[in-house]
Amino acid sequence: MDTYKKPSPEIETPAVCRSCEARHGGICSTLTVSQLVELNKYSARRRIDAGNEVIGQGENVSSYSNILKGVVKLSKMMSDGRQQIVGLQFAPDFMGRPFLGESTITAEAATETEVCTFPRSVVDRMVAEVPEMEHKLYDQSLKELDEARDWMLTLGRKTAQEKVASFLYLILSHIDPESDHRSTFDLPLSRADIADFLGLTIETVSRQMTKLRKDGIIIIENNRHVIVPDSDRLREAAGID
Amino acid sequence: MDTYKKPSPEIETPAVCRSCEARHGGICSTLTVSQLVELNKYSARRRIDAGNEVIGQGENVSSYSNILKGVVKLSKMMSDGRQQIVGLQFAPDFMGRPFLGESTITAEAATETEVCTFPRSVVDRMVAEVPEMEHKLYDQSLKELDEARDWMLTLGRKTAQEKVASFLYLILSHIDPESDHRSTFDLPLSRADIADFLGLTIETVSRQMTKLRKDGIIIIENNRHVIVPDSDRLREAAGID
DNA sequence: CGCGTGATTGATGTCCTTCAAAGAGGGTGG
DNA sequence: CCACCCTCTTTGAAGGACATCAATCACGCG
Repeated sequence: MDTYKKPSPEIETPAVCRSCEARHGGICSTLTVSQLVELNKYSARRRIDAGNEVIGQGENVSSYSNILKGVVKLSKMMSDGRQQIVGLQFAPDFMGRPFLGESTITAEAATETEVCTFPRSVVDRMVAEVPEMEHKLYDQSLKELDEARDWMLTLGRKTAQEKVASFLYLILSHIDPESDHRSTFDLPLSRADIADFLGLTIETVSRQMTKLRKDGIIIIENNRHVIVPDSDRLREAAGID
Repeated sequence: MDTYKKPSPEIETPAVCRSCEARHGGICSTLTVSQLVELNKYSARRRIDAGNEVIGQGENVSSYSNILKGVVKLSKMMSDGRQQIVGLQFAPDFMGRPFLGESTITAEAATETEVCTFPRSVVDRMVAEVPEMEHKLYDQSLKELDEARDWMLTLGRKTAQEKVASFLYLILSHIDPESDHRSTFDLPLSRADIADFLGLTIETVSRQMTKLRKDGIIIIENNRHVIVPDSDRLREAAGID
């Protein structure tokens, strides 16, 4: 982590960026060291408690963020209160467009979350300078589009049982990518959130969870902690393939 | 078609592009005349009958297309036959990524459709040369992401009545943008397609259509032709705002 | 301990599906 | 030109999956 070799000039990677996931897979991976230093001047780290909106009320509304830790839920609400979660963002995802667009989406921390925020203007300038950065953003939006469309199939055509299994499988594959073995994780969402994500009610989610438990597909501890003995069985229950 | 005037140098806008929607709002609007000429060398126009896949079977699978006319439906299918339409594309939308990605989406002409296809390699090269082109593509993917998420709310939280009204409103706003007045249009989708788009059955779609008709919100002629006397009432029925 | 929030479980209701049949064009061939 | 058929759509009756309403449980905290 501290390979100090200093190619030639006096600039080096900002300390906060060194262990940052975004510096690797994320947006910042497209930047040179000097660009990273520049961006870092204007960036700020923030911690967001579960249930709070990501858009800092004191902060400038027009800002972008990288998720460093935690899970953020993107949701849409109808005027009568009906709500639908339309996406989950994990580290090191980039968030930014959702806020300002015509499409009214709210971003809220599902778990305790840490983000790195930048003023919109600085990032916009860098995007103009660094084509790879826009490419990376484009790439993420395509990934999100794929995920959204996958979820449309889940929402429109799957049974409650398959929906809940699909959700568990989604979390599983984000927590523990490529797991053919026994896995264990904490759910980042409450039952109410899961219901809003799946287009169901809390009660139905609960019932389907206990059914999956009784079928031996999952083991539940403390309401939030889940063990998946065999991810293939979960996949099957989710109607995938 | 053969207006040979030659401004000053020897290049000019290809004839086929002149009246093309994509040259204006679409992807090609970012290109210079010479780039357009270059791209046009490798492009081909194709007519696709309703119900046929957009990916030409004889054509190279890895190709991009602009929609010139008609409506294309993007859909996903489960192994047991359940199907969900995850998006509709209208002229002058660009299509290209859907095919090759990991996410298995099939693109099929909903109506008689005309497309302008390009080999993937040529477009990829141009995207690398022209940052505005990538910007345009990025922009479209963000637009599609918004639409997908809007639809997730529809799929997850709206009633059958609201779903059907939402679909009609979607078509209305694509056919006749900004219409506060009486509008009339042909549905680009069959009842079966509408059902697959809304996550419903054919019968339910039919029932809700007749209900909307009996409530005076729409007038139906010949199963496909729809008249909307008051788009605000339709909006309301769709649960929008 | 009592309270509050979130989750589970049960009883009942309802919206949408499923199954079934009939109606409405549209094209073909006699 | 009309009979026939094919596909798409509509309409009806019955059933089921999920929602709603309501009570209980489980855990954490003052």
